[in-house]
Amino acid sequence: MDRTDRTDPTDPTDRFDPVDAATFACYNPDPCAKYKSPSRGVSLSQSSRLLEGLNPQQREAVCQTEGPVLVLAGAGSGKTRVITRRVAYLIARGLADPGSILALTFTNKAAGEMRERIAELVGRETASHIVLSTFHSFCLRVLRAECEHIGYRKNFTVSSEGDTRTIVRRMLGDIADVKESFSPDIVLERIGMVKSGRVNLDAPPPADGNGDSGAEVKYGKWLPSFYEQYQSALRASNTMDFDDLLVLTLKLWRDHPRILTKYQKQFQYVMVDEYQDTNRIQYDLLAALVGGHRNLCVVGDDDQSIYAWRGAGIENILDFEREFKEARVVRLEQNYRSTTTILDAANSVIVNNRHRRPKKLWSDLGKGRSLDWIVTGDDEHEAKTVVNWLRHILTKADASFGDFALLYRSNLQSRAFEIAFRQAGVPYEVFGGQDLFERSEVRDVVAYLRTIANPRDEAAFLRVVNVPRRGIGDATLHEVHELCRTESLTLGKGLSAALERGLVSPQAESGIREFLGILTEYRRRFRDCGGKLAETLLALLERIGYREEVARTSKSPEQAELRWTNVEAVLSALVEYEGIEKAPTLTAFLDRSSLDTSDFKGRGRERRQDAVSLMTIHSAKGLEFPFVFVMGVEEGLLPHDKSMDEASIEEERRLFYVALTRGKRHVSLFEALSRVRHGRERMTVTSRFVKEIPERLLNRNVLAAREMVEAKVAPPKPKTKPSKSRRARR
DNA sequence: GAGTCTTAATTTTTT
DNA sequence: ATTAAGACTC
Repeated sequence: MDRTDRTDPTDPTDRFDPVDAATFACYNPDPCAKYKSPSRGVSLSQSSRLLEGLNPQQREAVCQTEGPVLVLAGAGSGKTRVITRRVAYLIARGLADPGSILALTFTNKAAGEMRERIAELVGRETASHIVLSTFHSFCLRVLRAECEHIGYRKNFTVSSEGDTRTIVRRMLGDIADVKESFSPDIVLERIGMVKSGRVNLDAPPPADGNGDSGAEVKYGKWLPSFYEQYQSALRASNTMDFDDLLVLTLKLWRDHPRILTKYQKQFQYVMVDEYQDTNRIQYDLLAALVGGHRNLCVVGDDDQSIYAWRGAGIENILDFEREFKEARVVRLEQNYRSTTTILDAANSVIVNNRHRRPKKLWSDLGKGRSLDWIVTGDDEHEAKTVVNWLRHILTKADASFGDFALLYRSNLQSRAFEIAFRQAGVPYEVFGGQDLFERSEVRDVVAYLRTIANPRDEAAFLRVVNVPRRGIGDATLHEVHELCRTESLTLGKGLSAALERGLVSPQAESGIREFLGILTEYRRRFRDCGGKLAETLLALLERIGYREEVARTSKSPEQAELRWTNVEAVLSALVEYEGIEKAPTLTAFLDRSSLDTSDFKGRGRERRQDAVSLMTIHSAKGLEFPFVFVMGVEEGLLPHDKSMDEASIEEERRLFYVALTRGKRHVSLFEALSRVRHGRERMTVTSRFVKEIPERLLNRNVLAAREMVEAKVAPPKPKTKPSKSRRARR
């Protein structure tokens, strides 16, 4: 079928029902405005003012200060307001010192925003004493102070994900006697499952009968050994991975009850945001920490749990009262964000999940316009239609580009829209994508810093030992590594020992001397630089000729320039860090940057002012937009092919639910009848989730050519006979 | 030890 | 189609 047959020749927007400007405009854009609180500090006598503008449920959540409390906070129900007011209330009523309150979030961004909003209530000075951080930062803080109790040195470093992959790859390479091959990523995933408490090493779950149980068994069998080896590799490197921060803190507390008691006494009130995203270990940490007073308030929404695949245990929120029997449960169901139409649609989708706590969001923001379900011919047609539809709404509804978000399941989908928007001159911004921290040039620089800070960090050492090229290859390193293992030396020491004993090839010799010289010199310089870290790093980069190295390994001068900008981002992050820290140290800078990459994000590329947002549904969690377009509502995409088993389908449904509830004024759903995936073109099937929305809430707009629609109704016989079981091969 | 070719796989990513 | 990792060759 020819491409032109698939799209209607007329302007697609002509086929839409005219958008009713009145319904689009019916909506009060800032319903919370009247609840804005005074920005002055609140005294004890004013504590009741903290309850102003809260609905009865929100008020209950704030006032129930003692004992375990579970706040089930639906999308857009004023969750952050409850947490911030609750913290301020604790302080204003004199129940807690700021320093005895611990508030945990999942992202640094959330922590920052929360501190900001608490500062508005209690003042900046008071707010600065509250311990408000991510789980990981909190644990790192504990471990920096106490790590020697569990056999780590004070200068331990935190391995990035890239480092851990290198470690596993090397480890797998070392087991030469094994015929079977293993994927480092899968091994790492399994290790992560152990660390987040999903898999018990001693009793691995029996392989579930589906699909590839051969691989299951294979990995299951080797997991204990891999886990053991991986952990000892990290330990020998005096490094921890992200999960270790949590696991080792728990271990520390369990092995040293007196240390735990110290923290229990310090933190009288503990609060957790996004509780649906906690995993088993995080639950264990919380349970240990609040063991005495049990003043734990958790806030979350099981319907928005979309990170189970990363270890989040939805059971934590479902079973809260089983673990904390005396718990008070508060439901926040009034939504301050969306039209009732959007909420009705979202509610009718999510009720199909079995594993959830019943909830029903409502709002008094008016009905608004029905959801538009827009059916296009193929990917290309879809991209064009998005542009037209967006412009159409833009003119009819008094909106600006920044009011729109395109949400999709997978990053792969973004490309077509980028092209279409660029062509049409629509300003847009793509969120997500590769983290600056994972760029190879940034990893190089950070690895240099890590080797300097922690001489035992093998992954870092190995990354930079031959960057730029010094003629030190795998052969030499294998030799040295062997030596290090038998004589338990650091790689640096091993290298110099090998040099002395003449174990290395002549061409490697001078390179080794060079590298060892640099390490010695710069370890000293960083120690004695008196806080001038950035200056010292710059000197190091010049010394090794890193700029030339970047140029040499880049494909074009433009690319070299760009990559050097990334290196400069590290330098400027370092300068910035020196500015805020009284006594800057390399270790502290590395801690910051390994747990919080926001210092590096958005740098170099400035944010567009008024632009359409393009992002995955996952990254849209917590955000809201007046107009939301959910792209590719098709079986295989949403829900995704890889998530078709029962439990995953529920998570995919939550994902769709999250997408819908991002919308304030209007939601559009896009479906293409045919789509190119993995280079092949296929007819699509409408997502089951769209069918869960009652018809009265949907306008179906078919823009694909009639031939396409008919082809879809009665699909042409495929040329190859559909073999009896065309089961997807894994 | 470094560059080139082939093969295989293709979700989501708070720290 | 695209891309990344691993094998293979110079």
